[in-house]
Amino acid sequence: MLLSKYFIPVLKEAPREAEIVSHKLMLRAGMIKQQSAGIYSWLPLGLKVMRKVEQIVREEQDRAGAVEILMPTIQSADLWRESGRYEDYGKEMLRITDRHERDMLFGPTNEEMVTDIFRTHVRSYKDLPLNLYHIQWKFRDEVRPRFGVMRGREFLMKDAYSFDLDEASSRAAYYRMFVSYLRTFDRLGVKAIPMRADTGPIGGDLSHEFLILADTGESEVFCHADYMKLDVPGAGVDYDDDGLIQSIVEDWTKSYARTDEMHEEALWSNVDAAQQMNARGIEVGHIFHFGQKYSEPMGAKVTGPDGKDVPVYMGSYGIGPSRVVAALIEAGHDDNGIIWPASVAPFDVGLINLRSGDERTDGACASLYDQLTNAGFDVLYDDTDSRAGGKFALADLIGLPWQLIIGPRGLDNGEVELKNRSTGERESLNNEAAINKLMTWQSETKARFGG
RNA sequence: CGGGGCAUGGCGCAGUCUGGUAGCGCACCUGGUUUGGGACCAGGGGGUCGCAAGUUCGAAUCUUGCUGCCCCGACCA
Repeated sequence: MLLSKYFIPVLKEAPREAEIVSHKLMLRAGMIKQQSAGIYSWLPLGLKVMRKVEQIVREEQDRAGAVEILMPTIQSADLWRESGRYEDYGKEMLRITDRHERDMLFGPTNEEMVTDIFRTHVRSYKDLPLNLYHIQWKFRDEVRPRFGVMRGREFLMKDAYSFDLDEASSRAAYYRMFVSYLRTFDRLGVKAIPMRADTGPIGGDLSHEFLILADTGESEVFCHADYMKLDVPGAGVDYDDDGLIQSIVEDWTKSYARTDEMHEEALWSNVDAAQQMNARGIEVGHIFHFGQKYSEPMGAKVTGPDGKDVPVYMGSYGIGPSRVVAALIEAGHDDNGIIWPASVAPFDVGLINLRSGDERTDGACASLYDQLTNAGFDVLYDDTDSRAGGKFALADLIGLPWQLIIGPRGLDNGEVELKNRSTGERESLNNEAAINKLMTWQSETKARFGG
C-alpha cells in the first residue's frame, strides 16, 4: 500500500476528550473517529487491526469445534419476553419501535436468539454437542461510556453458545472454550490470565474472565507468578480429548488468580510472598456456564437416549475484538506511539523513502516494495514528500513491527536501514541482508503466531 | 443515575471576569529555499464563537432554558 493512496488521518495532538493512552493513540493514529458518545467509526488502520484480531478469534473458535453463524443486530422483543429478560434488562437495552409499532431492540447479547435457532432445528441428543458462534456488533446503552472503544456503547463481540445434553458434557464444552481462549490470546501476542469470575445466581466454579496484563489496566489483579511460565497448548491440541482438555484447564486454574472483586485475602496469604503478583489487567474475554437458564423457559429441549426430553445445558463465551484492539495498545506502546504484536499489526513493514522525488531513493524503494510484496509482506510505503522527521514520527506512531529506511546517505554506501519498532534497534544492511532478516522474522512469526 | 467540568476554523488553545463585531500554534493552499528525527521565508483560504430566547445602541462575552461531550463515583465485554 502506498501511503499517498491510503487514508491515515493522523493528529499531532490528541483531542481533549481522550483520557487513556489507547484512546489517545487510536485517535492520533487515525484508527477511529468518534461519532457520538461511545460510538465510533473505524478508519482503515483501525479496521485492519480489528479484522486481524477477529480472524485469529475465528480460527481458534473453528479449531475448537465451534461453528460460525451470523445473527442480526436488531431483535424482536418477543424472544426476550419469553426468557423474562425484556423487563429485567433495564435501560442498558436500546429499545426501538418499528413502523408497525412492534417492539424491537438492538441486541446487547444473543442468548435468546441462538436458543431460538437451536430449538427450531435441533431435536436429538445425537446432534450434540453443538457450539454456535458469531462475530457481530452489540449495543449496550451504558450510562457512562468512556475510554474510547474500550468501553463503548457499540462494540464488536464474538459470542459463542454451547449446547449439551447434560452437565458433564456441558462442562467439557466449557473447557474446550477455555483452552481455545488461551490459544487465542497467545496468538494475539499478549499474556492473558484466566481468573475466577462471579457466577451470579447459578453458582459453581464455571465462570472465568480473561485479563490482559497492562500497567494501565482498569482492574487490580492478584495472581501467582506461576502464570508467567505456564505453557499455552499448541495448534495441534486435540479438542476431542476431553481428559487432555480438562487437564490443561486444571493447570491453568490451580494457582491463585483473582480480580479485586473476587479477591480473598485469606487464600491469597497462602501464596508464597515471593510468588505474589499484584498487577493490573483489562478484561477481554468472559466465559460462563449457565445450564438451563434459557433452554428451560424457552423450551429448547432435546430427546435423550432414554427417550425423554430435557432442556439443553448451555454456556456462553465472549471476546470483544473492538475492545481487544484498545487493550493491545494499553499493553504495547511507548512515548512515541503504538507497538503492535506481529500477529495483528496493520502492516508488517513501513518502507520509508527519505527523499521522495529523488531518482535513486524512488527507484530503490520501488524495487524493495515489489520484492517484499512478492515475498508475502504487507508493506506500507511512505512515498509522500514529507520530511524525514515526520515520516519517522508517523511510522513510530502507527507501530508497525519494522521500518525499512531508504535515504541517499545510505545508498551511497549501498545500504538501507532496518529499524525494529519494539526494541528500537536499527542496523544498516544491504538490500539482500535486510530482506533476509525480514524473511527470517516472517517465518518465525508464522511459526509462533500463525496457528 | 448522583457530583463536577467543558463547548470559539480539522486538532490544541487564548479572548468571557471588565460587552464594541474574533485571534494564536499546528494542519491546509500558492510560490520559493530546504531535505536522515515533526524545516524556513513570503502570500493565502477557512469560524452564523453548541442551539434558542432575553437584556442592550451593540453579545463569543451578561441572563434564562435546552443540547452535546468529558471527568469522578455506582454499573459493565
